[in-house]
Amino acid sequence: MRIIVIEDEKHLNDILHDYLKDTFENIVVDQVYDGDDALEFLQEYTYDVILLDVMLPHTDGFEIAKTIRETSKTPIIMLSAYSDEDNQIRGYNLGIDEFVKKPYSPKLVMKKIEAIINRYSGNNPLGLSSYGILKYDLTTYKMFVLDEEVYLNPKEWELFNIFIHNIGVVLSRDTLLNKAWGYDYFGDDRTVDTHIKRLRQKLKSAGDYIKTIYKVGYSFEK
Amino acid sequence: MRIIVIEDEKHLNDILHDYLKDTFENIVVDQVYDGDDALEFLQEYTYDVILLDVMLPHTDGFEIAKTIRETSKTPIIMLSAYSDEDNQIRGYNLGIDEFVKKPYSPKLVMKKIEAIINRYSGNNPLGLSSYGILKYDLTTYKMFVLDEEVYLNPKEWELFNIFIHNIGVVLSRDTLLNKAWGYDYFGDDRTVDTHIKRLRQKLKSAGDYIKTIYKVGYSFEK
DNA sequence: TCCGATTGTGACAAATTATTGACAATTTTA
DNA sequence: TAAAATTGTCAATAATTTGTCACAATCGGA
Repeated sequence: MRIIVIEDEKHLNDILHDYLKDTFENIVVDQVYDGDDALEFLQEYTYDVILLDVMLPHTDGFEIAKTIRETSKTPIIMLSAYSDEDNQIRGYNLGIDEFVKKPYSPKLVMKKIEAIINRYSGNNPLGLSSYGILKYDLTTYKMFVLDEEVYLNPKEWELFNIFIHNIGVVLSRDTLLNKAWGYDYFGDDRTVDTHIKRLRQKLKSAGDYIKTIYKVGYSFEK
Repeated sequence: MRIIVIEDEKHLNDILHDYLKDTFENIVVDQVYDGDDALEFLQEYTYDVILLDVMLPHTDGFEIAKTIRETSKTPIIMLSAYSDEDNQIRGYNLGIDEFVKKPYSPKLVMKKIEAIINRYSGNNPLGLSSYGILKYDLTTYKMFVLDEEVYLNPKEWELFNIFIHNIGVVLSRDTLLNKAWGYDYFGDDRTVDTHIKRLRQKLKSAGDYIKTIYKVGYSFEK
């Protein structure tokens, strides 16, 4: 197993390094202290997990996450002193896997790493998929927004299911009626709007993943 | 895979060469240092990607890009010290695919190459078309000007749709009214002008792709 | 170069479309 | 079967888009 710690505060970087060495057998830990070095290491090696601080000299964490995600799905755990929701959302929208607020307990970070490794290695108790700030399981009907569970009604699941399988596609109200209510259903266009409203509310900050395409319909995208 | 690096600074050329060799398996990298040689190589071989510096002896990068685009659609990544928008616009108008400002990190260039290769090899999530500095998708109603997303209203999409399918054709206000508003529409000629104004504003620097043909109408061309 | 015709533009009003809340109907649950 | 939860309808309200106009800027021929 190989993990890279991208964190400019040498002290924190060392703490993480030590915990990693203690917690996992056969682990290689690379320590880098600025964004540019990070990119070079990422170029060179393949990692199982990336620990990434947001505040970095030269290239910041968001930039790095973006660059990584252009070509790879390596799990990223983002570490940030800015614990505000906007930063979290921004991170998740770039495709990171976990967000840990500073000051964090190194033990918590180790737990998250274990969870991620389990998840990726297949023995995943909750088979959670994720999209932006959402984590969900279409088989067990579980939905989390920023790790907080929310409960969707059947019709809301149906809509979400359609959307998540048609990311970026513009779906007219008619299409949605057909797909979610069936072709024989005879009902009001506006009913779709009402359910969209309810789904948006339940998805909270992710509510605006559902875009309104004026005069056309709706489309789902982070 | 075969890539050509057209860059007169030997040092930079070598760096790119080395990174390419390290990053990609089974790659052939041709290095040339001036415009005329470049044209000869381009004549001789077929490339997967072309890395092209703007400042070159003899024939400059823009000239070369133009020549290439007369006969081929091989992806071109342009490298330029002149990071100003005008050069970018000029490059995109010649039909290049990506523009990277100097000083660039070679990692970033590699990432762009990977992204381009993915895009061309079919697994392209957004089916974006492009025209000059515009990238757009008529089915998902997405429009990007110099990679920045802008939002068009329905009537603006309709106009754009007409224009993009009639490049270089002069369309009278009447024709536009008929095509975008329908033959039964009874309204003012000048309404077209207003919508043209709005479309131009939204397309920003690409606004002047819409030419006014005095006393006749409008035509769309970069 | 000047002048009338043509086009560009900002402001506003009208029209269209979307969002929302309230409530009734329906379905599910206990 | 009653209570609770979900779903569908609808109309009021909000938001956005569209059309018109008046005036400014520009064009091209005399």
